[in-house]
Amino acid sequence: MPLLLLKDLPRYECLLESAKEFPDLDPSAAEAYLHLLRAGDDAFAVAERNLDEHGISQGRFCVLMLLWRSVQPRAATLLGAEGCADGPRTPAELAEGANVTRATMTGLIDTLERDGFVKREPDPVDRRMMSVRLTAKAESFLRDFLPGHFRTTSKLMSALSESERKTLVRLLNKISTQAAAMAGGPATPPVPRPARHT
Amino acid sequence: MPLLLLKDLPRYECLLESAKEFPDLDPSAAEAYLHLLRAGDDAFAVAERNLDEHGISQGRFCVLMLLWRSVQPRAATLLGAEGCADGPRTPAELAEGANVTRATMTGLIDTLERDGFVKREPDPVDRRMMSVRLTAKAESFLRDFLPGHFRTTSKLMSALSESERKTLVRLLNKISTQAAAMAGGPATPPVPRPARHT
DNA sequence: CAATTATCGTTAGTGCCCTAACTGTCTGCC
DNA sequence: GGCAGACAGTTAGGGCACTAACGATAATTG
Repeated sequence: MPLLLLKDLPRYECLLESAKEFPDLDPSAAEAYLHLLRAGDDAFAVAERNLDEHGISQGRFCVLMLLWRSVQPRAATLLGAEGCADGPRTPAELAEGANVTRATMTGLIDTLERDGFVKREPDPVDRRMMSVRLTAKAESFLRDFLPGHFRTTSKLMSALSESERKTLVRLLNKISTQAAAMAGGPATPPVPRPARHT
Repeated sequence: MPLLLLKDLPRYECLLESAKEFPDLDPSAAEAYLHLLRAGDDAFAVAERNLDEHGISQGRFCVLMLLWRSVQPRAATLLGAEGCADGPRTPAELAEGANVTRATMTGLIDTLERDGFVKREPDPVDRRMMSVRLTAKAESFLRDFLPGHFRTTSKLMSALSESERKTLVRLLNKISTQAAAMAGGPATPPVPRPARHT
């Protein structure tokens, strides 16, 4: 359960009523927003149960998948890395790819190394850097774990037809695009922080 | 940022290729799953920035909204509580409504009380229980904060038309239903009433 | 009534995420 | 060469989520 959320979402009629009190409340927008978070949470919780049973968290799984791209030269491009430099990767690169801070990545690598999934090695050229590599244990773990993980996501999405999946992805992409526009401000001037109202 | 996720999702063609190596991988299912988590995360991040700027987290906001149902007798049913007993609420009820453990709720109430948003009072009847009430500070905070929050979600969903929103909610509900079926055990939920779940 | 059982809230310990600040190393510019 | 700035990784401290266990209280039951 990644994010704390109301157990029972308000019904649509309730949103309509609340909109009388709050003119800024757009009932259908709020409904879509709440259901998006709810469905994402539900889907994630199902997948997370798989992970938990194998003693691995979403964050750790993400790191393993990123490192796996390096191990699998022919799968590297297949899994989506385009500027894929194979070979070991640094904590900073991993943090970038996993969308967390370097400090967080340090903690993740700490526990992964403690549990024998990865290995730190100093970079011989640049002594500031470390190289992180998967161990054989991690590779065999992934080969055992991934099929079940894929079956879980397949079953989860079995409720949707092929065309429904396409529609869903298209709508979700619209939301992500809008979120990116609201978050970073693609046309933000060199000012580091956006000084304008949202 | 609630959950750690790959920054760049694999492209669909990459999933198709990976499916050759992993027969269990259903490309369109994996694509839908990843985009769902991504969009949910993006949408949540936008809303969370609003919250952060007001020094409040999603969890704390959730608690305040639950308590607010009690404060607003006419809004109580409107916001979706059906068996809504008005008046103060106990940590156990709040934990149930927010979908967290009682221990987590203790921590949330701790910080909310420290910051002056809620107040604990011992229940005069049952000395095991506590009553949690919103302070005036919290009520005025919500009245200031909610309009902006609603505008944010409206803007986020402005990328979708009314009919697209309906479609999205319908598809998301299918996923949530399927997730519930997968989470609650393969066979049956043996509890018609939420009495004893252990 | 006394003993068992259940419930409530809390505490202790762990994990993962963040920000801020620090150490060590490399780079660029004089 | 030497030094300011940039960069990599870590550490320290806080917040929020979990589980497991505890003391206090209430409810149930023999």
